[in-house]
Amino acid sequence: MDIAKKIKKIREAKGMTAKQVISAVGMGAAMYSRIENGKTEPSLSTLEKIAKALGVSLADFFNDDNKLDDINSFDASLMEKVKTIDALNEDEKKTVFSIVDAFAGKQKMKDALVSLAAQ
Amino acid sequence: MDIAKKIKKIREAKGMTAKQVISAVGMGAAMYSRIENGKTEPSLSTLEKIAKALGVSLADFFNDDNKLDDINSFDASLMEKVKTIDALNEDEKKTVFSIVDAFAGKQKMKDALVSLAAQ
DNA sequence: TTTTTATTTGATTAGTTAAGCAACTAAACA
DNA sequence: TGTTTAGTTGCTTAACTAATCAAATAAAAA
Repeated sequence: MDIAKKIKKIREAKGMTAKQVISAVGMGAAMYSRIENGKTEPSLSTLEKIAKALGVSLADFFNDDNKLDDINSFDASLMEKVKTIDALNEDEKKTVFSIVDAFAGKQKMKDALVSLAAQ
Repeated sequence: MDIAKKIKKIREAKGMTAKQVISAVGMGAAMYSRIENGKTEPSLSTLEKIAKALGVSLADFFNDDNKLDDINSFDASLMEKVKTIDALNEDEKKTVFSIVDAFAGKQKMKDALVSLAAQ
């Protein structure tokens, strides 16, 4: 997705009007309109101001949505747990995932317990 | 980290000389030097060319290193599991993490099983 | 519909990047 | 030391963004 559409998408997701961003940035409405419509290629310093006004990081304009969603949807403590899980050996991981799947309804809890008992 | 240092860092990590990047991009050595030394603010299209020459995405110039490393170090299947875990209710999450901690040696397995039995 | 507000477009001016060339510096090496 | 290669800096010209004002459209509200 090009940056113009990305900015507009983020702005609308935040429920802001172009005018609000413009006054927060302190730039002219003409310029902002051209940026959001891809009529001009904004400079990095202009993009930084817009990102700040939208309450996002500059990286958010360039990351593809899927990866971004992954990054932002998990809180820090969950990420720590993921690191811990990642450090387990393969058998332990399988057991953990077996229990997770059981909770998620993808698998019988009994099977998960059989796996746990085998440890 | 500002973009100038980031570009240089990535280039050196890839073991490329400035000259190699320059010829891959097709830009003048003077301009590239000014960019890597923060003497000028490159346009997005120039940055795109440099990213392509370095074999990275434009986002890599803006992403926070630590966060990126985290995301890239986990394989896709683990990320899927994380999503599944994230979707569990709080009690189920606690139980899963309890077992994970037990495996990781941070907690007695017995306590983890007590937690599991309570579900 | 009329009025108001929000957004887009045009045109001008100023400031800055980009390209190209030349000259200079730094570093590696014979 | 002298030489080559890589990288930096100064300069000029061209192209483009940014700011500003004005005018045209679109959208929303009365």
